[in-house]
Amino acid sequence: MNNELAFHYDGILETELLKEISEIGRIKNIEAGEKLIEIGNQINFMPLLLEGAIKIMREDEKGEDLILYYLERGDTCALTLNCCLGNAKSEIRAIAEIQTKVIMIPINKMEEWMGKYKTWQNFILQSYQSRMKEMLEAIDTIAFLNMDARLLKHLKDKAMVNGDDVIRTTHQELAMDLHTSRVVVSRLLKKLEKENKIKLNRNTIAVLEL
DNA sequence: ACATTAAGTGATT
DNA sequence: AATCACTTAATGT
Repeated sequence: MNNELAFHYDGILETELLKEISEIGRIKNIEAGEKLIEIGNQINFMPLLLEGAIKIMREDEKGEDLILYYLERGDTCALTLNCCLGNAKSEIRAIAEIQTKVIMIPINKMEEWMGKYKTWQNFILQSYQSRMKEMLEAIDTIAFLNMDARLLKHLKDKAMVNGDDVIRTTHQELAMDLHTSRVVVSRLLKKLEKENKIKLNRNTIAVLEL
């Protein structure tokens, strides 16, 4: 049986099920920046996160990105579940934020397990619920928060999933995540620095208030 | 030393 | 908050 799987999901999923997962699931290592799911893709597998973090993005008509949320260890993508059950195509894009390890489960199995294992049912329902909550949070930040609060939240999220309060990125990349322009990001970052919330350097941003 | 890329800034809409 | 136009600073060759 796979050690990491047992370690992260012991107590959540029953032993029998964990055994089945490690037999059937295929371990996949994803490099930082590598695309896992593209918009319009047919979803045949459901990823279960063992290690790392995945950025879930939505795209507008012009092909411009907007981050929805991060997926971390122990998470699975509710939108993937949605696609699987309805046999629909992906509405989102998933990109590995850092070096990530997932276990891929064929969708026919996840249906079978729904009836077979109570813990699986709970797990799916719970992750559905927590993804929904994060989606609402994302909506809130877009609709009700001004750009500087959005930016700060994103920096904190990024620091969290990377497990480091020093973020290696450019203003341009942040602008793309938040769907704004680089100039705006630069100005807001400057403001946040003056408020002693962050520390700026070329290619790195240190988040002071976590 | 030069070119390239990242970041800072004023002015305009 | 977006865009333009320009400057300044850091980094690579």
